[in-house]
Amino acid sequence: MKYNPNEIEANWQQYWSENQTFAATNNSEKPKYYVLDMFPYPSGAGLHVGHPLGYIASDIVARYKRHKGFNVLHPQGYDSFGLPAEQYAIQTGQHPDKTTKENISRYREQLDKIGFSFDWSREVRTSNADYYKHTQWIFIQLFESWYNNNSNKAESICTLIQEFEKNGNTNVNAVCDDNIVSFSSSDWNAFSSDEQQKILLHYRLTYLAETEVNWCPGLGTVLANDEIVNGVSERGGHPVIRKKMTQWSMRISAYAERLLQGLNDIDWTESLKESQRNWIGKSVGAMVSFNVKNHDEVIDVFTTRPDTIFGVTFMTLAPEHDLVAKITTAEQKEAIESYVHATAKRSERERMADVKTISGVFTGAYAEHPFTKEQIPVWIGDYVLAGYGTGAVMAVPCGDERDYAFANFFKGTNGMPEIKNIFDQDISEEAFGAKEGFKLVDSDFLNGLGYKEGTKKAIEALEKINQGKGKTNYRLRDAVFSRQRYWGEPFPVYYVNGLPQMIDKKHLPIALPEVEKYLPTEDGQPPLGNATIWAWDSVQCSVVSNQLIDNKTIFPLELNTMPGWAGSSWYWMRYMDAHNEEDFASKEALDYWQNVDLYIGGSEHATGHLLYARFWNKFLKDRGFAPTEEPFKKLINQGMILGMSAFVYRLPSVSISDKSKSRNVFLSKNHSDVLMKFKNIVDLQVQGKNVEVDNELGSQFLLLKEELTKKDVTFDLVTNAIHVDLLCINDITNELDIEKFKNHPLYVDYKDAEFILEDGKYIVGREVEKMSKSKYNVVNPDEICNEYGADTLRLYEMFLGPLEQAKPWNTAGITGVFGFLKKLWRLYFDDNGSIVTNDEPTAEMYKSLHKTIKKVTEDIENFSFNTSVSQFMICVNELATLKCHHRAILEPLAIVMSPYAPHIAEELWLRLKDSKIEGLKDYKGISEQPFPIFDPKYLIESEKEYPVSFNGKMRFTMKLPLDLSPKQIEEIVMADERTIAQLAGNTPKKVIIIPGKIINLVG
RNA sequence: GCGGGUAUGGUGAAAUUGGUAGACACGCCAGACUUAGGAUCUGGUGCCGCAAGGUGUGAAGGUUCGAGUCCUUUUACCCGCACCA
Repeated sequence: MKYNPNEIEANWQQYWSENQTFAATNNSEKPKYYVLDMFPYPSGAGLHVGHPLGYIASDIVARYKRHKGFNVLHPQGYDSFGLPAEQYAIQTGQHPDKTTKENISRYREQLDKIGFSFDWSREVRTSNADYYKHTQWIFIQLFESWYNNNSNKAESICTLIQEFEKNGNTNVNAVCDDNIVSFSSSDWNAFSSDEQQKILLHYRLTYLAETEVNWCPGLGTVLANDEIVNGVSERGGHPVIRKKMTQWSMRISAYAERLLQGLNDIDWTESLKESQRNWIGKSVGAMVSFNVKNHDEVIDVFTTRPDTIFGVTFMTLAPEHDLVAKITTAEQKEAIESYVHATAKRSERERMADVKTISGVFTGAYAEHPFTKEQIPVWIGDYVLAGYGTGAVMAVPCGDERDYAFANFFKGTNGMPEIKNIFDQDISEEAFGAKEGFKLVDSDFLNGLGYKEGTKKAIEALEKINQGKGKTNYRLRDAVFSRQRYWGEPFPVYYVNGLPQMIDKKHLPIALPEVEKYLPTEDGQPPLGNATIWAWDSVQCSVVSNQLIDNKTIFPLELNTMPGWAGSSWYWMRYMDAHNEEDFASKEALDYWQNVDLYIGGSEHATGHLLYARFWNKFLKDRGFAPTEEPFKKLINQGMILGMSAFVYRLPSVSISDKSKSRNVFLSKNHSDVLMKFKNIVDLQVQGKNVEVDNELGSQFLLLKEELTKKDVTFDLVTNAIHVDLLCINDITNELDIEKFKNHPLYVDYKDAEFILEDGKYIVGREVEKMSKSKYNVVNPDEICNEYGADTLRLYEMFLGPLEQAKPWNTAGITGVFGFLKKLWRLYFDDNGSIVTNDEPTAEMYKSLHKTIKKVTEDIENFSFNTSVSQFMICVNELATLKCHHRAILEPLAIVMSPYAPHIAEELWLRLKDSKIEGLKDYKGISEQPFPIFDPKYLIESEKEYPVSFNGKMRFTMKLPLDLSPKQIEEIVMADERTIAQLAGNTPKKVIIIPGKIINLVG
């Protein structure tokens, strides 16, 4: 009987699906275990072999935990709102919902082929109305909440209103907008309802405000900070500019400290935590106020070095700073305005690219030092960022590299004083930036102090004169939550007098309306501006035609949609109770499943999804809707699987004056000889020497020769490397199938190309690159499944290397794993059927099995999946050598293998039980079997093959009983003739004997 | 610039945590069988050397009887952040 993966895999996939083998229950005596994959965006390209890597790992853990007696939740779903479907809709008019559904069914087909133990009954799709109605509900909760710094958590907005009614806002300690005007309770009660609403927006956890946003004209939408990479949009690479717009924002900054501290309690990789710490960007320092001379204005600055306050030499404002226009003197006005104008014109990207150029202008104004009352010139410069701190700095050139450079650049110009040095250090060459190793001088009451003491004293003194206070600053900005897109969650919001109103929970979902066109409207409204039925009837409580808007009972609805991260910021909780219509999940389900025990996904979500998800989770926890402070206890980033791109090398075609076309010539990989020859000939020709050449370089050369005779031609000695579709090559020998290449639709231009071979073959070059359609290096898991089976794919992906590491895919290596499965199969069957016996296995067989149980158990607990596969191979090799066909070994072996290769394991299990798959009423699947327990008694050895070293170098080994004392061992070793030969008459100075480990003789 | 990570044969990688470096595979070499298949099986394979032997985990130093593993210095590459005050 032959191993036929296609047949058994299809059977078992069907059986598991029909029997709901992997459905989790929400009430169980068993302990729970929640294994989650980051759910995919269903793109049109389908899966390549890189996508399932993490899913396979999590599936192994899920199956293993089931064997170990856990009630395992292992769900899967789709992050199905997103840009590609929308862009496809813009181009084709195809509704994104249709595209998305088609993509999902293809994804599902591909996933099913790999045999995952997902509980598909809990599938979620973020673009389904029964899902996003809860996303809308969470949004409303955020709107109805504020962050109380006193209780250090989010509270209902009602508690804030009560406080306003009783005491006004003077005692409120909230995370809110800057520059809040204070009011008393009587003020509050006297405000109109609209005024009250406007004030509350400054406090709500999601709020509508005019803010500087990242506007991406290329995409026609705003973007969050994490959606911008190197100054351009992450998607499409379009430029991004700063623009003031009224947008929804999320007050994530309220959670900055908790998001930071929470990292200490979760088991994530250090690099991921560092990314988040970096992104949150906590810095501790002080706010200092500088009065502007002759103005009733104050410049507030944030500094991490209040101890250097006496070193302030000048001040710099960001060009966008509000005060710039107010304080600039008449003489400086023109220069300042032209500088501000020039800065505004530069894109974010230009400003970032150009960090070395120092530029700035003196405003003509002076600030006053809080202690010395000396006057300090105020400059503007684009090295100061409007978005960080207060957009202004106190420049201390002696202690800051940038201030130092700025001061020196403008040294001697009007408005730039001599650098003040307040360190007992030399700063003639460069600034002294360290926080230790100095004493402050020329610093009045701070003299003699270092950083720590100086900072403390400085803050105390500033507080005393009411010119500053200690302050912690975070880089983390509030997240813009509006997108000018169609394919996203609509806001459950309508507007009365321009003020946002929430739609009641019972009317959710507010479904995405149909539109004619998916582009923004002609007057620049978001795509939902195209919807004709998009108004809210506050009496009937339904969405009605826009024409009915009277702003009395029928009002316009919000035209923006939510960003991509909205739906993914809570989805792991939906899986706990995926069909609950009332709530996003029941309290019981949430209490049972708690949070995710193991989360596997890509590291690209470090500062996006993973930060927002933690934020929403903490918020929901505060409001009593989520059970734990952190959503993901342990997180592993699977490494990227890279593609092995193939290349052909085309000679640069020589442009021939229109009479005949140049032909394409391709050189094989090791073509340097040919190329040199070519080059030599060209050089000689150019020098005017007529060289007779043979024809081996092809017609390209003949054309070139012809051209050369006419005039001077300089010839660049490089070939163009062109990506070749992997279908055109032999993956093992790297030989190009020239016929396939010529007939491939992609390469019609090269139909008549010539190929210069080496050893009769055309060899393509190979290079490791990211797997991508455009590089033609994509390997499709379906094809691997069809050819070798899903078990082989699963084992091979794990065998490739450590899960977290990036590694290239090489299909050639897969035969090793396939051969291994065939070998495993042959332990159970020969050509005629089962060869399993009930004989008692030998000690060696038990040893091999139990070594494997031990190793695989440890490996799964440590997420070291590649070494398990090696161990399976070792075990099967050993058992084959031992001719082991013993049930007592082969039954447990099937279970140990089943997390990795579930189909073959289940098939072997079934056949060991001598059943047939049809009518398996009493069949108890392998997934219900307990995992074999490692018993150390089978591994006990009585002897050890000792390595015998001389001066640390291993010379020979020696088999000795393990119960010998070191002294006995020494006697035996010293008497051994090989020892005597090695020592050559010398007596060793020292003999080191570690029983069970090593023998080392030092001479 | 700051932070994190990686470095071992022709290739992917192991190494019980300080104890025989290169397990397990791919590839390659030799052989067996064969209905000549990209099947199956056996043996070999870090490098130099006919061999004895030497040498070897990015580089240099150190600790140790013993270092891929620990310490110091350093180089290259990858990832994240970056005029963050």
